[in-house]
Amino acid sequence: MPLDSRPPTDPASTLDARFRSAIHAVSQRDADPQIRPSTNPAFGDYQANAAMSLAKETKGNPRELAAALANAVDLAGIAEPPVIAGPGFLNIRLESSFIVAMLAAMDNASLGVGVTNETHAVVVDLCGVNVAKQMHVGHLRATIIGDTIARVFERVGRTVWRENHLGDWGLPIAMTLAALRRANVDLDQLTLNQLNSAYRTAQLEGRSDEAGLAAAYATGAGPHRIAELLAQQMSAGAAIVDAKSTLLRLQGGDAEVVAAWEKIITCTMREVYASTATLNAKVTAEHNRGESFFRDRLAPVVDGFIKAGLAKEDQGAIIVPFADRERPLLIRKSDGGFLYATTDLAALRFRTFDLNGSRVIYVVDARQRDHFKDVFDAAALIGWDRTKDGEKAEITHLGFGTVLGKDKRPLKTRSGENFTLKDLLDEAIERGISEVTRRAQDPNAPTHSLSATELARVGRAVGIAAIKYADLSNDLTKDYVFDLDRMVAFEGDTGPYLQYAHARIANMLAKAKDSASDIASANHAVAEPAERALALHLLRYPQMILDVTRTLETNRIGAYLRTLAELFNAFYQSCPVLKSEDDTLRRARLRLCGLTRDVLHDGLSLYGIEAPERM
RNA sequence: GUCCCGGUAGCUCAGUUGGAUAGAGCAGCGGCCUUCUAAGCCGCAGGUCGAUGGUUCGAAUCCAUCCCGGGACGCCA
Repeated sequence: MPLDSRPPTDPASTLDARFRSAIHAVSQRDADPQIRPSTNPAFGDYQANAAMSLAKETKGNPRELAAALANAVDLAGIAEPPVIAGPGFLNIRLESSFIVAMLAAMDNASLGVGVTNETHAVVVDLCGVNVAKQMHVGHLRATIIGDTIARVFERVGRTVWRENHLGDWGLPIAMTLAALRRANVDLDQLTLNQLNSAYRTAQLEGRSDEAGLAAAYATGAGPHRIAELLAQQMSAGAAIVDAKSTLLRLQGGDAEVVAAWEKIITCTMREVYASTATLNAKVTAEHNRGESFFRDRLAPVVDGFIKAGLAKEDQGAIIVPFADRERPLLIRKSDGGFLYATTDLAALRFRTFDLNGSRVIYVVDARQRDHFKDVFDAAALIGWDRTKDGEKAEITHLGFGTVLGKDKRPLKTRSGENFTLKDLLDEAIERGISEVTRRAQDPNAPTHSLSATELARVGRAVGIAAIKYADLSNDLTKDYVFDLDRMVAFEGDTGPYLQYAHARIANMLAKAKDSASDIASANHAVAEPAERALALHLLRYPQMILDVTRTLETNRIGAYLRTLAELFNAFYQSCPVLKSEDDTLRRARLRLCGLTRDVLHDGLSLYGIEAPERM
């Protein structure tokens, strides 16, 4: 099934097809019927908005056209005859039997989500950690957003490559290695804190860039950039000489330096994997493909651009100029060294060609927007935006906003350091565990019988859900204020709210005396308004996922699930399930509950959020 | 200076790509538990959608010009 085809269990798919033929019959046009869920339940379940825009094109009367469509459309067994309203809206109320049939069709392991026959891979650049640096809140976003994007594509059957493009090569790493050696640190006992402080020391000691400063003046760079370079100039030292010789030894494969290099990578990644595991993000050693992987592909990148006549020398550096803008892309420094743009070009070519990716998604800080635009445009110039079999790849920079503190400035600790991810996760988990434990004191709580270990497991899941949901359910491109108190309040629009709805259903289903086969053979309950609203929303799940594969807007998942949980809670309030004496009604409601539970569970899994059975 | 991204309720944010009366959650006020889990539900109050003009049956959404905030702008990544 192609990815752009409509889910067969979604009523909007059927309505779209029927109205499309009606439009063709009436006007000989192939136009979008503009089927939308009704804005108000009083209007019906769906509305077709095509009459207005179609009338504009044909210079006809919108209400007359709407009437003609209502007359021409065949909705037998699907919906009642459409009702014309306002300037030309067509309001549609579905037959209950049709809703029940669609629910039955999606109520299986697939949940109505089809598997694509697209065989090209999806490549997701995520996490993006640097060796010798602790993960901070920026890495939180790159990791969990990337993981969610990957999960969504996996859900529709795509082959997905998670690429952790870690910064494990080049002068910064060599400077750190040199600093560690000068400090006589035993690398076998190395802690990440030691490593991190060595990295910062090395950065301070080694910053100097005369060529850069000269070029900055010559090209009229911004004052900010020049001030930055001047500050670096102040602290030039012998450290840079030491670092450069270390870099040469590393590049030359010197056994001693390479061994030290591997040790600092191991040290860094130990904590990275601990954090990704805590976050329930699938980022492990198998996803590592850092800068060092591309080290032998950098010179060929530059050669390739030169041979293609796309690059030229400028002030000793090699640049790729663009026709539509002043700013060129620098791919080799005047001292012969390569830059991150060079590595990114090598990596992009690897992703489209070697990994055969027709969709390449970079989950990286939005501030790198211009950089990626340049890299993508340069790749397009030379034709590296094509898969192995020549298909044009869709390459996207999914730039996320900055995490801010309550003061609206980038999040820092009291002392001005970046917030480490670990501290943040530890605090969220602690809050989750204490909250779950507190509630378990109540003898009537479903969690009362759980052991401390089990409570800790649930509390952990709750705390992590709070953080992940708060991040993933916002517009990714915007900055957001990180307020842990608000996130772990567990009331209102939160991850735990969704988990709670799920746990209620799971607990109810566990208590049900009806056999699984009795429930499975019942028709889903749709008679009551609360049931019907819940049912209609369940049917939109597959289309929601397809929308996310197109837009990469992970907040749509959160919005969908929140509405689902709200509709379920409203249903739960007004429609007794286990208390229903009538066997048919009870089983019908249990079946609706079961499907809701499955969709909630599946949806939460796209966020990598656990759904405990009790909480 | 050039370019990019934002501005929606007191606060934090949605708004299904131009549709009907702009929605949630916090915070505030008022109801609902001898419990199918109150981490919930129902109600009240809260808005010149940054500003002005334009496009049209119809604009928070599209176009233009301003205002405010943030970011990027050649040898760091």
